[in-house]
Amino acid sequence: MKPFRIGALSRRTGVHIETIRYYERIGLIPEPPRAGGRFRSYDDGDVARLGFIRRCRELGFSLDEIRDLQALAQGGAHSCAEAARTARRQLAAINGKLKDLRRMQKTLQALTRNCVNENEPAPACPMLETLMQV
Amino acid sequence: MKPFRIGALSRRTGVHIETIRYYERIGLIPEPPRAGGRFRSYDDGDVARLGFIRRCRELGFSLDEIRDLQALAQGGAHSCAEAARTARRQLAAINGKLKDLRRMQKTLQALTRNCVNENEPAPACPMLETLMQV
DNA sequence: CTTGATTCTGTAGCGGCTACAGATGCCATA
DNA sequence: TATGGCATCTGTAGCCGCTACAGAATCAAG
Repeated sequence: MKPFRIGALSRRTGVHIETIRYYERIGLIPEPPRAGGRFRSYDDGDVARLGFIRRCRELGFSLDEIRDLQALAQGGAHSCAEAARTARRQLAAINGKLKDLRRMQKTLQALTRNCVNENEPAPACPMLETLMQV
Repeated sequence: MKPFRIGALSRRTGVHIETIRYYERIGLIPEPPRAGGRFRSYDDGDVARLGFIRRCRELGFSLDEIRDLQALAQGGAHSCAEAARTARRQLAAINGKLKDLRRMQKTLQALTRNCVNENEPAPACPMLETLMQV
């Protein structure tokens, strides 16, 4: 496989060009060699690395956590236990957010239920009334 | 009721002092008069205003949306319909986030299920394996 | 020869705070 | 009277994870 440029890497991974450069800047991906001293030059390994990052992002991991997961994947000992711990922490965070969002959803549903779509001015709007009460 | 200072307003509303000043800076709450030309001076109206903002924030509205909702609550005509529209938009956004989070939750659960808490190095970690696959 | 595509570097902006630094003033205690 | 502590003040910079420019260089196609 021939090496390719940042645009191709972006197309292959679905990660924006600017984001790829950003990841490089913060040291999440290595600085690639430059073709002709000018263009960043990538290969399949970079596609894999970036895909790993993208999948982790889709699971909600922070870039710092992904840095750790990458290191674990490179594989010192005890990697699996630590990775699993990170994942369970993330799962707990997600469960917390789900709880919050479900509460918001419930409240908003209740607020809009009373609010039929009439052109009432504010004093007659049940939702705004409720929000204004202490 | 006597007017009070920012610390008291913060205690009464549960909104941090710096956040109150931030809201003032971006024009979400009005500039209060200064007691002795020095200290911001608030009253019950400010408690109500800030409470409104806090409740809206807890429902996930952006500060810009809250600006709109405040204006609607001051009450021109058609306020109720517009407020309800804003709320339903917000509800839709929340439903979208819930969907995303549930997907993350499911995936993470699946990933960690296979990952018993053993001290396996990375090549034997089912979670990292999966994340590394294309 | 122009146009458009792609890449480059560098910097600034987003939202919604949060965390300082450094000054000022006031009250209570020693 | 000196001192310490508290609350407040202004202003600025930082957080995260991008995103959006500006302005230059290079190349291929028409």
